[in-house]
Amino acid sequence: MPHTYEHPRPALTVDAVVFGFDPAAAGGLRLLLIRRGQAPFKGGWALPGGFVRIGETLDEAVRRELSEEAGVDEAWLEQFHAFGALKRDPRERVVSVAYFALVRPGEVRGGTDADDARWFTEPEVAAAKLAFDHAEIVARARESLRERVRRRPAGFELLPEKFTLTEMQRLYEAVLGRTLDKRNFRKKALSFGLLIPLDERRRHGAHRPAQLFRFDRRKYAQLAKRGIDFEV
Amino acid sequence: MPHTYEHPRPALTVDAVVFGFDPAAAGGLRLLLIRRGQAPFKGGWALPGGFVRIGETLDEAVRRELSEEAGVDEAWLEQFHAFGALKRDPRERVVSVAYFALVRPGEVRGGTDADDARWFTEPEVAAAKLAFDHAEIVARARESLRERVRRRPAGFELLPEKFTLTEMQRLYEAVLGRTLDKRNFRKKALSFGLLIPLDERRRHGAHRPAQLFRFDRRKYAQLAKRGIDFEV
DNA sequence: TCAAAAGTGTTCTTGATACACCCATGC
DNA sequence: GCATGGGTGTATCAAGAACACTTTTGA
Repeated sequence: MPHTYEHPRPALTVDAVVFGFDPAAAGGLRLLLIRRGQAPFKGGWALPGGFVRIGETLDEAVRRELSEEAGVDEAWLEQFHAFGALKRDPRERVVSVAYFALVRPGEVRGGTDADDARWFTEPEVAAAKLAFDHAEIVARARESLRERVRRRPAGFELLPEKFTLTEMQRLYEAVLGRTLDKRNFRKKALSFGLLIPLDERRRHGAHRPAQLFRFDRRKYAQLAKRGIDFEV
Repeated sequence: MPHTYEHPRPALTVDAVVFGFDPAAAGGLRLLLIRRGQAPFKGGWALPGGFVRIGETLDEAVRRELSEEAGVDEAWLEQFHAFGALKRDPRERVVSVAYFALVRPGEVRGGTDADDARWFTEPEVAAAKLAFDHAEIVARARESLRERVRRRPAGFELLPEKFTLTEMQRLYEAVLGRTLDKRNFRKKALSFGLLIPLDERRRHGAHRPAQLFRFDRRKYAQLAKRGIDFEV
């Protein structure tokens, strides 16, 4: 079949729900949103994303958009759903393939505290009235992330290279939306044998300093290959 | 932004991996494939699917294609992944949103034993050398179905309205790819309280006749709303 | 010496697994 | 009466949930 335009075609975009986690600031996951420069929804907040070019894969398109629009060059990406409602973009018919992205907030290039790209807490997101159907996309991304995290240790893409077990627990609590028992969590977290204790401790304030760990990527890759389950 | 063609756009299709299960014929799930009438891959076997029209959602597009190409008017559909590799279609750039579909083989309109649409067993699929990247799509669909079935009782879309516990067990064994213990399976299957025993029994051959059940959709909808887990 | 976060074990309950025999039927 | 698939119960083990106090530090 030749490349014809006998029928008009839906346009194809990608959108990214960028999650970040700051272990210092309590209070859950944060979301990276960008301010729209044009109508529709001019001045409103939206997910980074844009049209898929003819010479790039979906993954490449998201990475490019994340870099261009949000200053994010390193991210763990996972596609979770395609959104195809008829009127989701008032201008024309657009189908969007949505990804969630996990980034360490520190790794975002400048501009993210600027006027056109900013981290939002969950209540801020709720108050922000996102453009298009982006609120729905975010809701679904949260759900996918939750399911994802129950099956494999995904959260390490959100934690700094060195982290404490308390930080890790806070992250899991934020993703799962409920508190976890400290002792049970530590037992389980260590039981996988994927956390390497470091010779360092983190001290901040007048407390007992916490043991630092890093994630054993090598060992995880081996286990994942054999299809191990990581229910948390 | 007006409807411009300043950049060429990837085309958008949907494809469906149609699973069927015949409780009588032992031997796992079957897949509905259609024979291609044109190049490329003319005469080869492929998934039902096609271009998304400008005035229909993704779900509507799959349903239309399933009806037109495969004679399937009733199916449980679930979107599982979008495939966007550059050369997946040799003619032009095509991104495809893939669904898996669960149907009762009996509910397929004629023509499915005809020349251009047929049920394939798993080994037949493996031998058939599917068109495009459809083998990859099928592999991923199997995986998604397996994960899906572990979380909620999805299989009832594959079983006849009235079924025996042995049939249900066969289905789960086919989906999960391993044998299950009969007593443990029955215990668990009944423990959810979603199976309604009927006053009928099925007799076939010189055996004790089996109790028939039907699925309690109403009750399931209530439980699902409250977010109950259905790990099998 | 006090405040604040880090760290640690045990009991109980629940669900998963393993396993072997009798039952009802048609031929 | 026998072959065939239908149907049932219990004991063991592993994992999850609940739960409270001591330790280390800096101020």
